[in-house]
Amino acid sequence: MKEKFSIFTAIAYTSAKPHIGNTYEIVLADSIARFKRLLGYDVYFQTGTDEHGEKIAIKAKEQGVTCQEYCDNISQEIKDIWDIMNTSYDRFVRTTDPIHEKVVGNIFEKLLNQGDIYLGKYEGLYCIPCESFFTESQLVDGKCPDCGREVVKKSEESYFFKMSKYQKRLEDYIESHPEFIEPESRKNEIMNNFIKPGLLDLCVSRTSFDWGIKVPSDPKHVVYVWLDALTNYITNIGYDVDSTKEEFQKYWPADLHVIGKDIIRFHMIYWPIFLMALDLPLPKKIFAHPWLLMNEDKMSKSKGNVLYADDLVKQFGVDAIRYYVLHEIPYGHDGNITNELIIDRINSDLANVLGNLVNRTIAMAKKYFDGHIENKKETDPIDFDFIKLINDLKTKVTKRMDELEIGKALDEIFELLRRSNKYIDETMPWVLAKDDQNKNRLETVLYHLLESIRISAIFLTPFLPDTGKEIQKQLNQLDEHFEFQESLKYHVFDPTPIFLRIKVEK
RNA sequence: GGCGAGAUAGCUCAGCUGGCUAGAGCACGCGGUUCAUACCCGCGGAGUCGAGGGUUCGAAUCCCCCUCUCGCUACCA
Repeated sequence: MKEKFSIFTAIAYTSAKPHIGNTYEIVLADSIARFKRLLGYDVYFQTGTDEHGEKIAIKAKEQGVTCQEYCDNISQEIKDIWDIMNTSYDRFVRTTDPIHEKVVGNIFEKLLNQGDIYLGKYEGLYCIPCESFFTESQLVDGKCPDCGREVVKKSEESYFFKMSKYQKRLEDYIESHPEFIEPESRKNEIMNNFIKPGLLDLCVSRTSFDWGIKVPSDPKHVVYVWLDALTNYITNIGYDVDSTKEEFQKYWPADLHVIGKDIIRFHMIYWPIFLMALDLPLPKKIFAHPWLLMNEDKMSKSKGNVLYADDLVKQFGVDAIRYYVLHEIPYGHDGNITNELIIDRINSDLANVLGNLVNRTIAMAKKYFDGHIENKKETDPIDFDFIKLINDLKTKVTKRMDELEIGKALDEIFELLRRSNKYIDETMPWVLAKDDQNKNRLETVLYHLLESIRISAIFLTPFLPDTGKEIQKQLNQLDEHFEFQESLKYHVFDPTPIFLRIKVEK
């Protein structure tokens, strides 16, 4: 039986169209999901949208539509972008899905009945005109950060979750599972800032707005954000408080949660504790990825420095953008994006190294052998090192993927591509072609190159799905072995450039 | 303020538990080549490895201190 691998992105909040930075997460998760499928895992890959809350209600009102209509629109827009990015999720969930709403209600009641949730009072500093609560630290000069007016103490009836009850268990769990949170620095932040000083109980209901899931036993309350949002990971795959479906048993716990570094607190504290309260296993790993900065600056609408995935794809193509974000955002810290940097990567990596290699190799196969290439096995010592590199690719890429070093996994493939270009210079096929006595040697060299490209294309597929397929098509070779094959028969046709260089006007 | 991360070639970064002349990619310069998308291959660069002190036969790598940058510091998500 296939080993399972379940991967979940955070669900995107439907407050606005996601920019390329927000879109990075789904592409990142997609490359991991596709890679695991390539290795033969039974993969489940889930994403979706988070749709409740006061902010949504306000936006919907501004647009003069119902909350549901508003969410339908944005959720669809998000889904469209995920599709434009060619991401291979198995399920797109929404917190407004009836099954989710029902199970969240059940979870709330269960936690209430077992005493983990209690009715209390939320006390905070309130700005009356803005109708918002703020914490001490959010205030600007002791006044409302939005409008600058005085705030008053106000309390509101709310349900709370007893975080403190599970604090020790969570702390022990994190200490004894060093692989649980990556990168480690994020773990330190949460441990030192929140868990060790002592957890505050979490407010899990609101009465000040009603766009949310009603608490079944007390419908003037709606379930507040995180108990609603985080549970998406289990409600849609068949968890309920008194029964679970086969799909849930198969795919839970998650092997990997891919989330932004901004919401690690919720995934590292609240989510594990909710699961403990429900007596469910915790996800095996939570990866808090960094951000994509626009010219070293955080993207925001108000700054006007926002890049959107769909615009970029129109301009550069989906695989170029996938390559850019996957390659340029390192594991531990923010990456940077500008048009110039994208063009730079397309030209030097995709067009020069990859595209040109494919093009020149196929062109030679066509020119010297009318496209028919077999392994004549007229080898030279110079070949061994090259073939070894081809056969090492799987191990190297797998290691990098296991480390969640996606950019470095791509580098491993490009190292082989560069080596292949070098191999051409070392063997000089155009010289061999001048003498018929070298015919078998020439064909052997081209065979080696075709094998290198074939295997590179296979490993490129998780990251650049269309490109991987296009190369396979041009090679006219669908063999799927990860290692160098001794006796494939190639019959290639005229090559077509896969990435064109982009000329920059200055 | 507290906690955490970082400061290495023009740019983006590798350099785990200290050890041959500090590396890669890009950019730049020179040379080679022509199968190929003016591509590819080779060679090169005066980098005080943020500053200072210490440990050691030996430190970018360990310790101390300083400077600077960034992240987190609870109910917006």
